[in-house]
Amino acid sequence: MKTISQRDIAKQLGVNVSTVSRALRGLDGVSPDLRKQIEQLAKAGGYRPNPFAVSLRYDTTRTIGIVVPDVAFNHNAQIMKSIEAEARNAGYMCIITDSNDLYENEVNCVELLVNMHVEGIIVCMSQDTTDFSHLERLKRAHIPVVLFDRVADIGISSVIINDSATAVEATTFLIDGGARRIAFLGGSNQMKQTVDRKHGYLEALRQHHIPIRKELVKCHHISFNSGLTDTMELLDLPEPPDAFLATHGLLAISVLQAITSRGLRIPDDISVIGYISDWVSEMSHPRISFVKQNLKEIGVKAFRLLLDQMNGDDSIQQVVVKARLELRDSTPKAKNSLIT
Amino acid sequence: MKTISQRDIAKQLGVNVSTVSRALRGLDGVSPDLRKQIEQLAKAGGYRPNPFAVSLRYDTTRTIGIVVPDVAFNHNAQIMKSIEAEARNAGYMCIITDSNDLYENEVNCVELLVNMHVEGIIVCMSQDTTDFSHLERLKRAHIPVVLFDRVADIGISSVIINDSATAVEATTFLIDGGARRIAFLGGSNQMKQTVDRKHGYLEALRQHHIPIRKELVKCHHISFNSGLTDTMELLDLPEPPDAFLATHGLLAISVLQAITSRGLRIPDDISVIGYISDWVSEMSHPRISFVKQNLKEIGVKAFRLLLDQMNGDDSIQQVVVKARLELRDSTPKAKNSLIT
DNA sequence: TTGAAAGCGCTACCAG
DNA sequence: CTGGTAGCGCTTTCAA
Repeated sequence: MKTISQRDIAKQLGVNVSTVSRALRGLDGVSPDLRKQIEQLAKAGGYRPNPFAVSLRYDTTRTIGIVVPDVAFNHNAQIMKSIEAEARNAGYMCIITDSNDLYENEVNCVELLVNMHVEGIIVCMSQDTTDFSHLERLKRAHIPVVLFDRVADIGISSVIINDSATAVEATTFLIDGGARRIAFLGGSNQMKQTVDRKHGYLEALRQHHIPIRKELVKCHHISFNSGLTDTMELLDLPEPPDAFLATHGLLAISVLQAITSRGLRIPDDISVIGYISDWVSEMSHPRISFVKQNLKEIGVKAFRLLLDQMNGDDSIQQVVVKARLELRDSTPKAKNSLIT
Repeated sequence: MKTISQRDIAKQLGVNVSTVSRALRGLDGVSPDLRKQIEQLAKAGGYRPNPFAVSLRYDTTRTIGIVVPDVAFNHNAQIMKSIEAEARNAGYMCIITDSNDLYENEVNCVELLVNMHVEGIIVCMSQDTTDFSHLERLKRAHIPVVLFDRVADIGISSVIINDSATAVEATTFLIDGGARRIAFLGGSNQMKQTVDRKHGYLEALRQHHIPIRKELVKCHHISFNSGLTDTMELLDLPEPPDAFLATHGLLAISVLQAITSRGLRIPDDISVIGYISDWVSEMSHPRISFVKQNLKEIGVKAFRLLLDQMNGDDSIQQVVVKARLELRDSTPKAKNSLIT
């Protein structure tokens, strides 16, 4: 891993390192002739500036950190891919860390990234994160942070979708399709995302004068199994749901499987709408009608917000990437829906 | 982002930095009393060793790089997740780069990682990579490298599955199920993985004295669309296939869709087996019988190989993680199969 | 146009 | 047990 240094070049030419430094960075104060020679030697020797020396000088690493609950979850992976592309394009590398959707790990990930002196951190919090002190500490240390998807009102810039509005749209669509007992499956009520989407769901019910039935709302820990048991319980009700709105991919899939395993037909017996990635929808069977999120844009926006902060902008911004209902096969065909 | 340094502590205590350095690293040569004070100040001031200073000193970054064709592809994402977990456990952070399955990007990714002075790189090559000089350069520079999935005989350690054997197993199973016109969909013939799997496929045919029909073998660029058109073409043959073996997730899914779109039934009319992740199989409909790979183990083994190299072991190893056929719903139920 | 020297934060080595 | 000093590779400032 030997790599040639400025000093090596300087020595070979019998000049001073500072001259080499200037030449290599195209600064003034080097005779064209010398510059040529230096550049030539640099190329020949495969010179690469030592990033640590540079970082040490400037305390700048051209590196950002990403914390996500699950790297392998398609939704996150797509956003990561987008962040990485955008970051690389801007000359930054990405360090990824996977919190396994656990608060403790998340804190650890943030800590490690800080120790690495990343210039900024993009975080999707764990579902059980209710203590934000690790993020507030970053803020206090003036380390740029951006949250996405799962956010909190702690004065940190973030990127989300129009959670409430999409829930209204989805729920309304189900109602228009004839559903009257719409179940809502979300994550913990501690998560703003869950609350917002539930808010939209309830709002739509109210607008249509449909009584709210508490037993149709299940907001628990997000996991495939919890989704399965919740759905089973719902199907066992004396008046089981005629539609489901699931706010997470795992939940949506579990709903699908539970319903199918009961021999019920989708959408004939029960409709389903989920907050899932296009890819998951495409793969599901029947293909789940879903709230389509522009994951690429979420990633791009997240990085841009971070970049702004890294460039000194300390305003707190909340970017809302508009999502909209995308119909597939888990909902009845729209007759006169406003959605086109 | 101000962080306290050893010098700050030294100054406050009126001692020398070298003493602080020793104390903070638990080395001998510091009075218990002084040590206490130093540790206390360090904690109070939130002291963090500056990784660049350390790196500059040791040329060690506690960082590895990962290059994959597509971060969002579940197979890769699961392996990355596993690598990241293993790496973090060993005190390393991971920088990810996504080559978009393009050779040019791949070269660029490797270059950037080298410039970052990562201590090692784990690579899954792009499908169009036929020039390995960028990797050979790493080898020459003694930068540890490990390949996975897509490998080449260039004297670099790697982790693969038993490609040929699994293809034999899958093909044999199809034959036992009554299939006689088995189509093979792979990537480019430049990829060893494709060649090996095709080898297994052909071997199984030979063993059962089934004539090899060249028109049933499609080895092209891997993409959803190419899989779709290839499958359509195959279905249009005078004697269309009665089974498909697809060596990549995108191809397997496209095969499924193409067949279904023609109104043919799986597995009644046509059987399908794919090299896909368990998760993709679970999501597909009908659930595709697949060659089940232990992705977690692939990641773990890849990192371990890298770690060995980083620790000075310069032997070239090829780890084969055994995969095996896992039956789902895209193949006829086994009657007297040896597979249990 | 070029050189010398200081310094970024840390560690290693040798003195005292 | 503690201090001083040199040096990792690079940039910057000042002097020549």
